[in-house]
Amino acid sequence: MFGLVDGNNFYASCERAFKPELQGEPVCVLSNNDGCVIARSQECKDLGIGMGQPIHEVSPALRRRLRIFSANFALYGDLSGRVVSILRDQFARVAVYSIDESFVDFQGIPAEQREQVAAGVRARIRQWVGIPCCVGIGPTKTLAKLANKLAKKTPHGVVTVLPGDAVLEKFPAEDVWGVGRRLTARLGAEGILTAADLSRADPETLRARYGVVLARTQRELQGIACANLEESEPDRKQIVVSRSFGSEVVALDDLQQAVATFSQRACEKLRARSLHANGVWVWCNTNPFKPDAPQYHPSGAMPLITPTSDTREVLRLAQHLVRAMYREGYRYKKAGVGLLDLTHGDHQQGDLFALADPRSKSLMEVMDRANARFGRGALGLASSAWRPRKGALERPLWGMNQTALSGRYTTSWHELAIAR
DNA sequence: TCTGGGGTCCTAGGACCC
DNA sequence: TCTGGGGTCCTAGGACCC
Repeated sequence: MFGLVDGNNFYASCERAFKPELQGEPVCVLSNNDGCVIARSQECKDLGIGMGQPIHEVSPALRRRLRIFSANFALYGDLSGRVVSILRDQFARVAVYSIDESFVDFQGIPAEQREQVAAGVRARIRQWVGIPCCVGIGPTKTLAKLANKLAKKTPHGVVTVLPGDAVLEKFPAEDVWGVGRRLTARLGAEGILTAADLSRADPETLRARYGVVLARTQRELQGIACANLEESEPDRKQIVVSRSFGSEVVALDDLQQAVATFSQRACEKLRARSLHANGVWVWCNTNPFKPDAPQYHPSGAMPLITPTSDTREVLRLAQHLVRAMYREGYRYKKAGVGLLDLTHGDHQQGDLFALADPRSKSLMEVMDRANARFGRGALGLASSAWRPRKGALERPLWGMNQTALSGRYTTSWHELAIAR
């Protein structure tokens, strides 16, 4: 049996964890650059604020009633890790699925105790981390996900769903894991409206019309497990770092600086996973929401001769690509850097004619250690540096808007919460 | 004024190989 | 009247997830 443990309105709950006065208040968290709403407390949903809604579309009067926060992923990531450590204490096998969701294995726990164990874990997470969560239990991941959605609507927060249960008759097909907007429309046209309908549909027809993905979903709804609990995450195939700019950028200099910063961050993520990149991809965009302004969205990629995780080498390519694609007369709003064809460092093809820099590995290790100890950005490459003005680092033109950022209560000594 | 970021898998079609 | 068969790799586009 699978369990799915999912933090309720996760980012909004994280903000509440350190600000108890936000209980009962309509809390919402914005995307990077303070653009769209990406998390809402129940009170916020009740006010009609939509998921993904641009915050500037919300009337000023309504906005004043909201408690709005800029995204604080350092905080959310840390609280997520604390939730997972509680799960690992309780369950032999845990598969972290996303920042706010983990699958757990109920093997070894008698059937009649499952819900009780789930309730206990839920209470512990609430007390120790301060995050409310719900648990869905089922014989397949798809049914556990479904059960979790139902659990959100109950006060006790734990629900078990078995194949053929009556609740499937009322569960909308669009809420089934793996059924998105497009499929919902096509299935609806055929009269497949609920999870039960989908479970009963003719398998051959389903497979032929919609492909193997939906065919698997159907079997999972029938209680036939098609996916296992994957405890170890498969290696990434690509790593992408991209951001919209706080303000539009015109000069090549600024664009290069942004791309250098993103490249550096991408390489840090790469090394954290002990991977090497075989190619670099860079792109930038003008503002698509200003159709009257001249539009330009170039992109370019280059292979690396030897797989690398050295920021300097990635940077050289990235900068070359930006210079080649840059055109004057455009106002750039977004840029991104991708590392492609990732491979493990231990089995790679060398370059017969190039001498590997023997210092590269140690240099990168020193940078990573310094940044781990003194905070991200403590040590970096000059091309990505934010320009100091009047002795202080000032947000560059392209830097993110974060007007309502909460503290890093659990990851920075300087920002520890103070109890009075 | 203001509009997120980061992933995966599947499929179909074309190029190419023997 | 007549046109082989079977395979891989790559890419673009579509769909989904959080």
